[in-house]
Amino acid sequence: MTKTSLSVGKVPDMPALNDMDRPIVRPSGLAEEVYRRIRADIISLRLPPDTRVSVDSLVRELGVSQTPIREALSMLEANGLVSKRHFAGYATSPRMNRAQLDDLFEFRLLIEPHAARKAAEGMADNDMAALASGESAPSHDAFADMDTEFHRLIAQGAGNHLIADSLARLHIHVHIFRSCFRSEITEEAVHEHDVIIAALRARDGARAEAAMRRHIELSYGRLRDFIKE
Amino acid sequence: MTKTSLSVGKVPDMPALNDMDRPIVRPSGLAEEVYRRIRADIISLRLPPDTRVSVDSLVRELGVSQTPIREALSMLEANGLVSKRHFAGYATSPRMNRAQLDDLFEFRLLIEPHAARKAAEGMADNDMAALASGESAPSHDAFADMDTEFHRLIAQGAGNHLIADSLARLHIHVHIFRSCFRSEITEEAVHEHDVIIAALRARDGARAEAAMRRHIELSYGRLRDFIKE
DNA sequence: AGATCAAATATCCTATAGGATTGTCGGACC
DNA sequence: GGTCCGACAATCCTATAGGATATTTGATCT
Repeated sequence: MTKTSLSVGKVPDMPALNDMDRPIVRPSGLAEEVYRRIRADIISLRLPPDTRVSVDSLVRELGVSQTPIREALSMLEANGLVSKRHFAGYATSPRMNRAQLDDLFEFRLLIEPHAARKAAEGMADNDMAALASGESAPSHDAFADMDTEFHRLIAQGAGNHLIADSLARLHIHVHIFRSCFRSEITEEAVHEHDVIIAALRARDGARAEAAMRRHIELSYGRLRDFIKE
Repeated sequence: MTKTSLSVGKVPDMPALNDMDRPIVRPSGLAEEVYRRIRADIISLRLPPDTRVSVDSLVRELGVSQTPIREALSMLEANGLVSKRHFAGYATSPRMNRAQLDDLFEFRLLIEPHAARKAAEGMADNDMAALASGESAPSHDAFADMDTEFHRLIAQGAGNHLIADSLARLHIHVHIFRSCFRSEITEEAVHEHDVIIAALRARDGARAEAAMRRHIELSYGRLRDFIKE
């Protein structure tokens, strides 16, 4: 076994074309790398909800020491993706129940329509151009990524870091919930996205806000059916 | 030492006086203890903004190992109270600038009036009774604690964990900002609190929402004056 | 057969030492 | 006086050993 595990990736013969994009190369630590790796595993359901995540197994799997893994798990715990029990190890958070789903969408309804209004009024043109409805999504995962990017761009367009960060955190949980049930309803969502995009392109704040509110309400109705309790 | 495992449970002669208060004794780890200690130091400005916080000094000061301190700092970083730079150590977050203050109060205006409305409609009676306006606050710190508790009770009364957690996180930053300037304006805030309490006691959701919105807007005006830029 | 208790395993938590990297400070040089 | 360079210090990352605790398993008893 060579030390090829978790290669940093800073290849020196990288074509220095767009060095202006990231003028400083900060390795930014192994902890963040591990954090993103574990978070990706949770999002992709490679680590299903309510699954034990031991430090030792991650040490063996990733080939790094305990310290960055513990830091990564602590950050994940602060973001609600894993939970720790004393002397019992970490475990991925259990799947959302009905009450948590209600809370999450109540919260989204408070934030995201307002974000859409502000994005319509002040969003940058290049971000506006990057908006894609997800119509050409070939697979479930591809649509999920596009949906995440869609909402992320709007949240960023609102120009408020707290709004963007909060919504990013929440969308992870929405994504996990949706993946748990292999929800296949994409056609309606694509159409709702298009309505929002049209309002944004027209710089019509009120219409964007209403379209986003309707999209979230309909999305809630689609997801709620998966929970009986 | 001979008896490696001395009868795990069933100790009948344990004084079972107040075992109802804490049926399960979970030490819950040193990391959380350290976390609360450092957070308290940041809130009380014993660690002013933009101050280096090294792991070694905390090891010497608190007398615990590096591991729980690193975990605590990672959690604090996820909550935005400290920031880490690779190979340069941790430091408390710098004081909020104008843009961050604007973002924070825009966010509060989205959440907290709605929380006040829901609290008026569904708040528990004993929580309602615990509301105090802060009129009898003897000192600046005492009023700050009462203010935190006031907003925490209302956020909890909304019955949405995401709302309560988000507002708790934000109020920490408001508290730090206010403490930085030794803001002395308490009389107006006390009166605004009383208006909110009256609406809550009357179970008048619309009035509570309006009163909370006005309180936040006025509070923003008071704090904004401290920043020129 | 089902339940209860004790031993065994796996894991976390702590502590210490050492290597690797970065930021900083002081002095030399133009 | 301003700028560049090297040594120092601080910090992070890794590795290992040992103690403490929760979970699991298996045997015994009713």
